[in-house]
Amino acid sequence: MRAGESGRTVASRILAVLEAFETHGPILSLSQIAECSGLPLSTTHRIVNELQAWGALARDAQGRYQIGLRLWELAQNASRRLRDTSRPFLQDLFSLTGETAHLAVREGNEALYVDRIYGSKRVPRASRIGGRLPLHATAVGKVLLATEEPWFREAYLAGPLKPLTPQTHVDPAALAAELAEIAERGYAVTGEEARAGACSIAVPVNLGQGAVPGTADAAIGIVALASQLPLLTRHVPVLQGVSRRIEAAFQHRPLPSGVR
Amino acid sequence: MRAGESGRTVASRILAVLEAFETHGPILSLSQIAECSGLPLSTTHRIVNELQAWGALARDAQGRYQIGLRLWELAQNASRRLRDTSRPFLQDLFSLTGETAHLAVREGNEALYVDRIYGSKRVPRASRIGGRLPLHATAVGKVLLATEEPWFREAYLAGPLKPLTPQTHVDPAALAAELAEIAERGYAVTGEEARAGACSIAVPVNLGQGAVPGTADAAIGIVALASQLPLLTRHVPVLQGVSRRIEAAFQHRPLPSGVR
DNA sequence: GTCTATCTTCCACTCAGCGGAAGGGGAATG
DNA sequence: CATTCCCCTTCCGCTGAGTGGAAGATAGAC
Repeated sequence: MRAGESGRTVASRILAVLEAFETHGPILSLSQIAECSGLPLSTTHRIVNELQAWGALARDAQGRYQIGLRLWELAQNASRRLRDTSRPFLQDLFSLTGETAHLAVREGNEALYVDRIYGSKRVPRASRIGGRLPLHATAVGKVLLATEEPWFREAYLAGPLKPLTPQTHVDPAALAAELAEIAERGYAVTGEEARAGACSIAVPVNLGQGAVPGTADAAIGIVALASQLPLLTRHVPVLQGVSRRIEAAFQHRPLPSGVR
Repeated sequence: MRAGESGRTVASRILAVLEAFETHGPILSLSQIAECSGLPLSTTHRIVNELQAWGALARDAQGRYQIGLRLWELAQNASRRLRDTSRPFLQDLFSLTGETAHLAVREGNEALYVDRIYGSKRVPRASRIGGRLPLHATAVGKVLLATEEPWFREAYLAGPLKPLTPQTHVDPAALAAELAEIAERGYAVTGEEARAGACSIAVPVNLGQGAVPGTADAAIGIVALASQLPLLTRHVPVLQGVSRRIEAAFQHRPLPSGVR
């Protein structure tokens, strides 16, 4: 090994290459990948070629790279059970409410959207499959936060609370009170806090997989135009019914054991 | 390096670890990963720990590993544009026909399902998001094959044609005639060829991204109970209409340029 | 309490990986 | 058409990251 970048593992270099597609867009040239990942051109070249040969990356006719379908296919294994189980019920939620429906889990301090049902109706897109938004700015995030352990909640509220819009709630004391209220009544509502023009309502889903009973493993919600905000709470019974359906289906679905 | 496995790159070892989750199930112990990937335990341990730290793998409370959400999120970049563009129209297809709707692309000799819309209605699951099935056994696959270049089609038909069910068509001459017919009339129908109890109909989607004009980049289809087979062709107008909508939407959607 | 299986850590050894430099190829420009 | 520029590809002397067997730790089964 040269002394230039000593101490950096091959694995960390490979992951830095993949990370370049996280932070710098879905299609990159070799030079762009090298620049983003902080690797010399020839090192990048070697790594990228090996990833492409396997199918983790794909090269287009112009010589640019993107994430390969084999990696996409492999990665579908992540939370597949949750997505497969809940999809039909999210479909029902979408049909019954006429609004975009989504499913999110907590990943660190963010809500990660693992599924989303939407149609042709134009709504401002606040969520995106495989997208993340801060917990405090989203209805699903607030629900996940409200049902977390107190020490986590307090640590979260003690950290920086970025506003995504002028309407985002960022006062820690006010948020703490709001979360207590959410925990009591069992749902959260947001109005133009994640994105201008959109409002959302969400309820928790307890899958029984969390280490601590009572914390929600997931949350489901719907998103509508901001003008619908006064009417959102009428959807609570449907949301809670769908949540219970997902919980029941998840318990009854056998956990994959490992070897097929 | 020890002489034991000389010649094997670190990248190939990392990819072998990921491959273990492709071939041996979604949840594996450290020993299982070592066994599946053909790596010594301590080598596997080091690689797995580094993948876990980054988020490519996740370890559960029992010490078993699965694909991590960060990798899942990153991998959503693969064909995101196609999925995002077509999703609302697949939703319409689902609503209009009442049947499971899916979208597939060709990956080698298989149809890879990149999206699928389904509800609570029980249908035998012939397709799975991130799943693959041989081209000759599926309606979407037959459509993709029918619009491919002759040399590819001939090479495919010269290879092994595995039956998935007793109804799978495997005679190369009969298949060639069938594919010519599909190319002419613009849709394919299968009856219990991919899975017992299920039938399917599909049409091509031309996204204009293939290197060769006229080959379909993708196909959409619906799946129904086998008893619906005589009625499937009534859905052709809707399928073709939805296909045209997807094509139009895809052309008008700007291609991501790389750097955000 | 004992046994078994799995996971974690250590470390002497070595070759896979490194990255700068040079050359090739393609596109843009004049 | 020639030149220039930018990006990609290939090469290779050097070296430290990676190796994997062995020993110890941990947890579960009996």
